[in-house]
Amino acid sequence: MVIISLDLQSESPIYIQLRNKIIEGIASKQLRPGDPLPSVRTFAQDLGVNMHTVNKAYQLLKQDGFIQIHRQKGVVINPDGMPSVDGNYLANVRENLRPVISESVCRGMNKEELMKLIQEVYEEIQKGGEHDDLH
Amino acid sequence: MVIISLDLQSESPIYIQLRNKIIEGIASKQLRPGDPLPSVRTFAQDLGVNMHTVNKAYQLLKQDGFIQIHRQKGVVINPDGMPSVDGNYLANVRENLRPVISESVCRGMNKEELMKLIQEVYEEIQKGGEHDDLH
DNA sequence: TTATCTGTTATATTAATTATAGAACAGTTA
DNA sequence: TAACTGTTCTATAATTAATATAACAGATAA
Repeated sequence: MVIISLDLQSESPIYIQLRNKIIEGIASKQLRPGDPLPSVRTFAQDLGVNMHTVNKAYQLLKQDGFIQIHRQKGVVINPDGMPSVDGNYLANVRENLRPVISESVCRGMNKEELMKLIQEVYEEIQKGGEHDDLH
Repeated sequence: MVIISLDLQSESPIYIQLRNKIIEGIASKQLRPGDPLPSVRTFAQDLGVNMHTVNKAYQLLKQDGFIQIHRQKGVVINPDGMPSVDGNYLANVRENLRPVISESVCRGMNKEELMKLIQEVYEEIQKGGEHDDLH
């Protein structure tokens, strides 16, 4: 299993953090299509949070096609592959990036510095999966 | 003045939207250092929101050094220049970018496509300031 | 069959956040 | 004096986030 640490003092809700951590796990290939995820109850206990908080994160991931939920097999990373980059997603991510990029422009970052930053984070994410498989 | 439109149905709070719009205005050079901003009361009336909501956005911008607030001159874009890219900000923006980039990786974007997207948004922001000055 | 696990749903409560409202204060400006 | 400025205080309503408890339906293992 992937070790997931939550920041209970963070401004972003626990169920959002959990959703993001799982997505980061997939991006870094620590989690691969078909891999099982813990049940809502055991995961909640492991993380020290409520069952419904985990369920909320699972519902988001299911809704976007990142996971499948079967009453029999439990929860798995979608074996049929990940959701694609459609127009809806693109418009969304643009809106999210706009204020972030705007602020870095205000603070004096030029295009090259911004690109370098993005590239660093990009490689940092991939690097996270270069350890021994933990699942 | 810069025309600002708020989405009252958005998931992100009004005062955050307003903060971001002003930052986007600075990034696109529609707002320049020294430019005045409306008083909390008149801005609130123009936007159709409460005075305290505008004040909250102003406090955030002041706290980060984007604006200055004088009891005499009112509110102005910081004439002494914008805040810089310090370690604190860098660590912060990295944390914000991490889940966004992770999801695009999951969805099959490669580094080049991601870079192109960033570049497009970057130029879209600059393009916003290429109209006649509205202030 | 019984017991135990699974996801799911429903209801309830608590705490925190968001947005609004009205009032007042201190200072500046016309 | 009158009208404006930012700021602060108190209060309220609505929404969101997190927890808690219970129950249901289905699958699984003893």
